Amino acid sequence: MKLSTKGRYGLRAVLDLAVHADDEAVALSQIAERQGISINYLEQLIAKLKRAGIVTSIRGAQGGYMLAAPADEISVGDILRALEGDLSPVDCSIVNSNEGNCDNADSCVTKYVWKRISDSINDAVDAIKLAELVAESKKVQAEVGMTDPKAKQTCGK
Amino acid sequence: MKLSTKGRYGLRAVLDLAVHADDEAVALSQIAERQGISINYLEQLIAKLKRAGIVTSIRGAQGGYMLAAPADEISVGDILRALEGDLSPVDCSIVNSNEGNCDNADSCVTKYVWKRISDSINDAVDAIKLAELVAESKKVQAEVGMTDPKAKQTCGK
DNA sequence: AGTATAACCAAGTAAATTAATAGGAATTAA
DNA sequence: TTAATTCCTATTAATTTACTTGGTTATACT
Repeated sequence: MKLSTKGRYGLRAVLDLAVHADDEAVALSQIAERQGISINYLEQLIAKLKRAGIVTSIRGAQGGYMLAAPADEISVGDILRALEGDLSPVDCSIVNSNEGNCDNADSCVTKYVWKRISDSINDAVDAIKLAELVAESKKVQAEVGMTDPKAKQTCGK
Repeated sequence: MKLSTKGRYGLRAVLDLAVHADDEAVALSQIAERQGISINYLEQLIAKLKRAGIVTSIRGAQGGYMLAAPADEISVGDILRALEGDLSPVDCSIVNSNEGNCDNADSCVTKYVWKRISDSINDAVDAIKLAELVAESKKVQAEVGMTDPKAKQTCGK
């Protein structure tokens, strides 16, 4: 029941992109370096984001990536689903088809459990817009900048 | 972001146990057969449930398993956490320690996302009591019993 | 007392998935 | 023309999952 590095790295990458975008395209190498993620791996993640229409790209020298929409129109849910696929705790095929269909009442009933988990996850991530994270990120950055190094710890937990 | 068969089979097994318990212990072999799960594998799952204090066992001939508490005092959350471990979308160690600590504001901010997902999952599963599922299961069973075979389909989706 | 039934335990294994790595082709600004 | 960059595909190492195997211990029943 864990997100893979796709979701973890990928969300950070999009956030980095959103924070550092000044209507110039941002090169993947910059994101990779700032976030400490292998550029080759990040390439695969951003490809998913592009396919999902979350980012656009400009090829060639001075090229890079940009958000395809304003940060307040992109939800964390959009991003995570693009990276991880469906966020349901079981495969749709299990819910829809008959891995122990109603011959087995218990299988049937547990499907409602999976549905409720799935809905709660999707509601949670759809409620968080990228813009919120950008604002929070800039705030944190500012705080760290103005206090002494030990202040970092307040953020950990 | 998927539950493993541990959670899926295990919840079904506990539900089966709850449905078929008439203050007699239920043998694992019966649960395994009814649910179509390998008994050897199920053994490993029920061991987790026992360690977590969700079921108790009686050894020897005529032995078996019983719920350790009334079904309305056991939540689906208790069961799934026993089987799957922590239901957070990332390892606690990532949230607590510094996989890119606040040197990297973005890592710092995404931790709040993981926390919100985690809370929503746990709230959802803790709100569902085993007793609810037992009632639902008995209802479904009754429905299937009294209608023709084709009625099964209403349950699938 | 003997036997069948059951829980309990530990180790091994095959398949799948994850998390990368590697190497190059296509595109474009300078 | 060159350097920077996206884009694409294939391979690989490590990890995790989903079992299987082969026992042992405990206990009711005869």
